[in-house]
Amino acid sequence: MSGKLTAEPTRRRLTERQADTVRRLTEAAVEEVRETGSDGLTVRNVARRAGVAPATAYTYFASRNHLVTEVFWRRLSALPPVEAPAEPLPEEARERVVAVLREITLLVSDEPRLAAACTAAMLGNDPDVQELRARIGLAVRRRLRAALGARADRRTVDALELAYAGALLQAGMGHTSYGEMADRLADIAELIVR
Amino acid sequence: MSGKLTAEPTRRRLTERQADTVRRLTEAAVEEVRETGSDGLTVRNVARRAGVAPATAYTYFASRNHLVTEVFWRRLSALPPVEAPAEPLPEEARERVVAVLREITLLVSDEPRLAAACTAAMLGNDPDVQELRARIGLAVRRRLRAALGARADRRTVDALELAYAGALLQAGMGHTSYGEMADRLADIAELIVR
DNA sequence: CAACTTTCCGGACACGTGTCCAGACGTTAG
DNA sequence: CTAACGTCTGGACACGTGTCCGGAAAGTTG
Repeated sequence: MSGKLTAEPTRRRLTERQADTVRRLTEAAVEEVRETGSDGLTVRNVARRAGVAPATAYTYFASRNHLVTEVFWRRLSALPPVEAPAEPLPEEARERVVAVLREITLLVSDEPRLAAACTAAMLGNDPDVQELRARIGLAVRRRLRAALGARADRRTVDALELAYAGALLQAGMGHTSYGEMADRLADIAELIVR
Repeated sequence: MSGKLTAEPTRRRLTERQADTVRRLTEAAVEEVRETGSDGLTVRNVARRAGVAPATAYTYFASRNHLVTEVFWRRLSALPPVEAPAEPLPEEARERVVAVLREITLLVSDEPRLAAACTAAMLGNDPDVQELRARIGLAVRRRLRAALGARADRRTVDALELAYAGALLQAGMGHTSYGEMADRLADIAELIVR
């Protein structure tokens, strides 16, 4: 558990141009999956759409999974911070938690196929995916904690995270739409946050 | 939604020998992942280990994901039926639900890598995976319903399923061990079943 | 036993991933 | 202007998946 960021030390800040390339790649991935389905989501396809050589795409993203996970991560970090009172009433806390869950559940819900791809991608083994996954988990936990304020004990947060992960998986499997899932999460949040 | 079993009608019962081949394949898959990790879990590797030609493996399993999902399915259907009173007391119901959740959570917990592979595999798009996935979902729901008896309303079962899916996903990601996950599920079940 | 049918084999195929590397390109410095 | 540097390119590579098909092998019939 000691050397997680072995590859990071040499990592320099990206040029304007490079950051732009990365952005174009993530956007191209979304477009690609929207137009041709998650099977068409090929690193080479995405690279072509972004006007970049495949090898270049691989210099910024270690794997297909990494690319897809990055899409999710970007959307998540684009969310405005959760603002909530530090000592909310129970109903306030519940309401805010439901809002947070709904928000992150619907992050990719406009493109169900993208959502499914994201869920699958986040299960990858690549170190980069793991890193991003940890970041995503942390961000989710932070948002939940912020919504709960003083009512954020460990078990409550754990339970909510679990429910969220379940929603992601079930919706990713296609059993249930993301909208429905958000509603179901609201039900469960009412049980957990009391 | 009309033609889901297009490929099924011609499906005959398997020969003794064929059933044996299928069993050997699933067992070989488990051994392979145990010995060489989930990356070594190749259809061709598994076929070789089972003493079968790759093409033959593909006649029984449509895809790698299908094969892995089948492993999970076999373990799940090997569980003894849930026996429980039809009208349990609340504590009885809760206790039994926890037992059911623990049981199915620990199905593949002895091989974490296998478990991760299963979770990922179940997200596949192949029709065969979808079929199996539906069957698995149904079996889980049935077991939960049996444990709950008369207390099995839709929302309760939905919530429990959601929590279970979450546990599977989080454990598959490696954040948490399967044992811990089972404990956390027990906590959540206490909130849901009242 | 011979003819026929069903299954299994094994090897080729198209396509995907992720790696590698020699060379083209633009930028910066001498 | 030219040399050196870092980046981008495009194409080859090894390996994986899943499909296909002709021929060997096994099982079923007459």
